[in-house]
Formats: sequence, C-alpha cells, structure tokens
Amino acid sequence: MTETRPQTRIQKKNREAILDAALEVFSIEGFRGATLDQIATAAGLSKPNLLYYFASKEAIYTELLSKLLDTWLDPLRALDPNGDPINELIAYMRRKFEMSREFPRESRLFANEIVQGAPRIFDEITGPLKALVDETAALIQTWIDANRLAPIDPHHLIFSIWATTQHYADFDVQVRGILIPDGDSHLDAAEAFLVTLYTRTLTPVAH
Amino acid sequence: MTETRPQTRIQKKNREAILDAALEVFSIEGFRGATLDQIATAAGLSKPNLLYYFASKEAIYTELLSKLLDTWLDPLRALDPNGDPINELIAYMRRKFEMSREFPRESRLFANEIVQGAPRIFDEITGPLKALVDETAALIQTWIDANRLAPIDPHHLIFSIWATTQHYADFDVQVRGILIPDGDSHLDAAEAFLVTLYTRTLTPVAH
DNA sequence: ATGCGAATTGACCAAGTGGTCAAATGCTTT
DNA sequence: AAAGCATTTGACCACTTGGTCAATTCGCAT
Repeated sequence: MTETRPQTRIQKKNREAILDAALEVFSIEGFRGATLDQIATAAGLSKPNLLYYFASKEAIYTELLSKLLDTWLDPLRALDPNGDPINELIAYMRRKFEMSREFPRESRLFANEIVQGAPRIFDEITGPLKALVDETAALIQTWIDANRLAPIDPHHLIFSIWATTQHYADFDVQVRGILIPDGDSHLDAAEAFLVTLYTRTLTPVAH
Repeated sequence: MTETRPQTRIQKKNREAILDAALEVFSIEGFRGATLDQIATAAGLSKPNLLYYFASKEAIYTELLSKLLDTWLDPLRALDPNGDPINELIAYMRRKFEMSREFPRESRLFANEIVQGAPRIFDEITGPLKALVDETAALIQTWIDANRLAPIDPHHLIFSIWATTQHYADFDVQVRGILIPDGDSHLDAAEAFLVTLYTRTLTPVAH
C-alpha cells in the first residue's frame, strides 16, 4: 500500500521539510487558514515543487494527522497494569505534560482539528482512541475496586489529564500573557502543581 | 464613541442575527476559515446586505470577541473574598462549567482565537484578564496562608479550572466520540467528577 | 398617497487560492 | 559524454473570497 519505490535522498529530505513546515503552518492557521504558499515558503520550496511531493494540501494534512495520532497515544499505551496505580497515573500525566512541552505544535494541530469538529479524524477517535481509552478506564476501575485509588470516574479522570496538560501547549499564548514567565520556568511550576493535584485526588483515604 | 443614531427595529434585529450567525460560523471555522457568504446565508441575508451592517469581516469578528470577553470574566469577578474558600472556588468552577455547557460556541470561538496565537485579543489578555487573574490569585493565596485551603499554586489552579471546564465545550466532539453519551447526561458526571477533583485538592489536612 | 431615508441586491472587481503543465535543469549510471 | 530519470519552476487557469456600488425596493411619517 505504501510507496514501493525506494525514496531517494532528496525525496526524504524534502518530504521531511514539507511536513515540518506544514506542521508549523497548520498548527497556527488550521487547515483552511493555511495556504500552500505559506507552507512552500516555510519549506524553502516553490509551490509546484511542493505539489510534486504531495498530491494536494489535503494529502499533506492527513499524512501529518495520521502520523501524529499514533505518537500521541503512546503515553497511554505505556501504562503498566502491574505498576503502582498512583505512580502509573502520575507518570502518565507527566508523559502527557512532557509531550505538550516538547511538541506544542503537534498539540495545537490536534486542538485545531478537534475544536473545528474533527472533520478529518473523527473515525480515529471513535475507533482506536475510544478503544484504548475504554480499556485504560477499565484498568483504572479495577484499581479503584481494589482500594488502591480513591474512587473517581476513570473516563473523566483521563479527560482531565488531557485538558490540564495540553492547556500549556494549546493556550500557551494566554498562559504567557498572564504569567509573563522568564523562558519556560513556569512549566516546572505547572508540573509540580499537576503532581499535587492528582496525588491529592487519587490517594485513597484510610477509613 | 458608539452609534449616536438610535438603532431602528430592523437594524437591531439584523445586527443580532448577523452576530449570532457569525458566532456559529467563526466558532467552527476560525477567523480565516469562515467566509462572509457562510455568515450571510446563516443570517438569512445577502452578502452586500451584511456589509451594510458591518464594515468588514474583521469588524464582525472583533465585535463578537470584545462582547464575549466581558461575559467570560463574570464568573471570576463573582468570587466573594468573604465567603468560605472551598465553597467559593467550587462555585467558581461550577459557574465556568455552566458557561461551557450553555455557551459552547463562545468557548470554541475563544479557543480558536487563543490556539491560533490570539492575534486580535492579545492586549485584552495581558491587560484586564491578567489583572483580574493576578488579583484572584492573591486572594487565594491569603486563604492558603490562613490555612483555609491546602497549599497550591493559585495561578495554575485557575488555569486548571479553565482547562478542565472548557474541555467539555472545546473538545466536545472528542468527548462524545469516546463516551457516546445519551444526550448531555455525561456532563452531569463530568461536573460531579470536577467537584470531587477540586474538593480533594483544596481541602486542607489537619496536622 | 407620497416623499424620503432605510434597507436590499445584482453585477462587478481585484486579490488570493489550490492546482496543472510543459519546459528546463540537475543528478547518476553506464 | 550521453542517456534517462528525478527534480524544479514560470506561466497559467478556474474558482473563491472580501469588498464596492449604482440602482432598486421597502417602510414609515406626513
């Protein structure tokens, strides 16, 4: 199904440059707001040359999205059913936070897509994403039933981890506009806050 | 500075219809993605007629944004310094959640604007919004200092309340794609989850 | 009913957009 | 060095888009 032809060195380099430039532009402008000229310029190519490597604007976008979704789910897959529940969930939150920190453009690309109704990724949400989330929620529920976590709704717990961590990528401008931080120092405080938030929420009380 | 001419009945009706239609379209498509034709059609007017009431696409958008920001900050302003700290913060969270529930289009409009770098609202963020947030954070800190709240970073607490509540409006498609809820029933569960989350986080422990 | 400003619109325009294509240039292999 | 494929691009096209404008229609006060 994929390219049978082996990619040349130039092809590899240019396709990578295009995808990186497209990520930059799409993550800020959204699909409709981005233009091929912007992407081509950012990639250091002419527009027809860009279209020599990708069939259409849509093709670039969907390739970006599908490549990203997989990476995005990795932290969830890394949950260890045999680990300590609180450690595992805090570690998951940390990994998500780390991704928002390392890959804010990717986070914003998804945010744009979802806010605008997920027209090109809805099937992935109701399919693999839902399956993985449901599975993880079930695991969390077993931990709760075993009194190893304070009782809480597992699905909404997962949503809240997404919301709080991605906030620092997606709403970066707002956060910086309010905190006026020096560099990225505020992100360390944010992570400490989130560790406290979830530790207090998840730690069961003896009774 | 505002219109000196008294608005006619027709003007009032049409301006309202336009702003409502524009909210619908902008909140889904973002500024660049929305077209005047879409807005005009949604408002039941022709494009030239729409431009008879507003000078430009930009004018519609900025009027929407500035009107909305004020409403958006009301819940924060309603915090009572003399109330019970935990009750006040939970009540604030509930009001924010209520707004996400009642006005998801408004929430998504802001989300679009912020994710895309807040090009047309940045001054409002570093100005009035920052001032109000800083003031509220200081109030929360006094509550913490008085041992009436468990110690926590006030700014990041506010951010987390924004993130978790707005998530249900901004990422509605994703939430529904995973939960496949019957109507809006899941939002009651979400609110209960959030009450638990913040009660556990904010309740001070005796020691 | 009629006059007059308010409201509406069809036709139009310039700029921007995604995409095409034939021709030119570059790179490798023999 | 020459063939042959990969790469690049200037010119172009059809369509969309924000916005204009003159002409028309509407609604209301007299």
